[in-house]
Amino acid sequence: MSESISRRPGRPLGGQLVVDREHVLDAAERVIRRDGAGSSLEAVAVEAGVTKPIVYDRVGGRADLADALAERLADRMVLATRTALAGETLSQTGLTRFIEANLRTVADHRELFLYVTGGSTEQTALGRLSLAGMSTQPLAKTLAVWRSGIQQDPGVAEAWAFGIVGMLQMVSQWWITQEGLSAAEVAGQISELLWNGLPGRA
Amino acid sequence: MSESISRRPGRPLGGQLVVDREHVLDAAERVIRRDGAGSSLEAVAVEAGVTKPIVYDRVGGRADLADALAERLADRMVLATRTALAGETLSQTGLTRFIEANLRTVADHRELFLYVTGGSTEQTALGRLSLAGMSTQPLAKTLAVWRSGIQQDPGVAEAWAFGIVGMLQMVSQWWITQEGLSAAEVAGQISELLWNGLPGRA
DNA sequence: GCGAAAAGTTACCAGCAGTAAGTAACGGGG
DNA sequence: CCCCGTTACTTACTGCTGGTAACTTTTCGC
Repeated sequence: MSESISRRPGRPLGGQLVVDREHVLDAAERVIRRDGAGSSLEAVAVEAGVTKPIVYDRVGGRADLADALAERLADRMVLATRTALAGETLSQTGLTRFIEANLRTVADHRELFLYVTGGSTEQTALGRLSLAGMSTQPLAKTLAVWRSGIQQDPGVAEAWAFGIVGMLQMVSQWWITQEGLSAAEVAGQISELLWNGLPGRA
Repeated sequence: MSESISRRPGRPLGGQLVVDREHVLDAAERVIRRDGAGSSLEAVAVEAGVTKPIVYDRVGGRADLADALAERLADRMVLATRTALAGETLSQTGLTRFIEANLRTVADHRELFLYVTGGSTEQTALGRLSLAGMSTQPLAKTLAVWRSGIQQDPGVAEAWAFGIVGMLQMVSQWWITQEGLSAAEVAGQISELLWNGLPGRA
C-alpha cells in the first residue's frame, strides 16, 4: 500500500490527490497496528503516500488524529456491542455479553486502543475524556431511561456511565497483558460486580 | 528553591551533592504542579538545581520518573483513604468515604495525577498499569479476604480490583473537569453502584 | 605525591510536532 | 492564445525533548 514513489513538488497532474481524510485515517490505523502505539505523524504520512502538511490539512495535529481514531474505535465498539446484544432488555447475561464483546473488540485493535487511551501529553488528558465521552453519552442515556423504567433514580446515570467506561478500559488494559485468562471469564466476573454489587445478592 | 547559580564542571567540592532521589522527585512534583502535566525532564533538572544526566542517574528516564511519582501518589492515596476509613469494617458508608477521600486526593494533586495517568507513549501503557497495580495489589488482597469472610467467591478479587481502580480513575478525571459537583455527591453515586449494583437493592 | 576512580557539567545526536517558503499544474480573463 | 492568480502539493526549516558520549575537576588509596 505504501507508494514509495516520491512525487514531484507542485500541484499534481490530475487535479487533486485521492488522499482524503479517510485515507489518512486508514493509513494511521495500519501504521499503528504495525509499529505500535508510539507511531509518529511522519510515519503516518509516509504510509498514506503523502507528506506531513497534507496530514495536517486533512485531519489536523496529533491530538486531532487521536480524537478521530478514538471516534472510529468508539463507533466500532458500539457496533460490536449492539450486535452482541441485539436489542434485548438489560439483564445480567446481556451485560456479560456486552462486556465480553467490548473485551474482544479491544483485543482486536490492541495497539489502536493503546494509542487512543495512551494519549501523549497534556492536551490529550481531555482527549481521553473525549473518547470516554463518545462511549458514555449513549450509555448514560440508556442507563437513565432504564433506571427510570425500574423506578430508580436516573440522576446517577452520568457518573455511572463514566465509571463503567473507566472500569472497562482498565480491565481491558489489564486483560490484554494477561495470558490464559478467557474473555468470557473476566466478563462474567465484572458483570457480577456491576450487576450484584460488592457484597453479592443474598 | 531553584538555585540559579550554575555549578562548575567537575566533581563538586564537598564530596557528593545533596541531591538524592527524593530531592529530584520533590522537584519534579513542584515543576508539574507549576507547569502542568507536559513538563519536561530538563525543567525538572533545572528545578532540582542540577543537570539532566543527574536526573538519569538518580531516577532514570521519563518512564521511571512517571513510575516513581505514581508510587508516591499511590502511597498518598492509600494513606488518605486509610485515615478516612480508620479500620472499620467494610460498609456502604465506609465505601463512600473511601471514594470521597480518593476524589479529594486527586483534586489535591490534579496535575500530578494527569501526569502519571496521562503517560506519554508506548512504554507508559504498562506504566499506567503499574500505577494501577500499586493501588490494586492491596485492594485485591482486601477484597479477597472480605469476600471469603462473607462466604462469597474470592476468585473475582483481582479483576474487581482493576475494575474499581479504573472506575475511580475515570470518575476522578471526569469530576475534576466538572464545576459545581460536590465530591460527596459523586462519591455517593459511585458507592451506590459498587455496593448495590446496577438494578439497585429490591 | 600521583594516578585511578568518582561525580559532576557541557555538548551533542536523533526524532518529532508543527510551520514557512518554494514549486508546478490548473483555469479564467484579456 | 497567452498570462497571471489560485490551488495543491513538496521541500526545508525551527524549536524542543529524551537520551547519551565526552570532558573536567575533586577525592582518595597507595
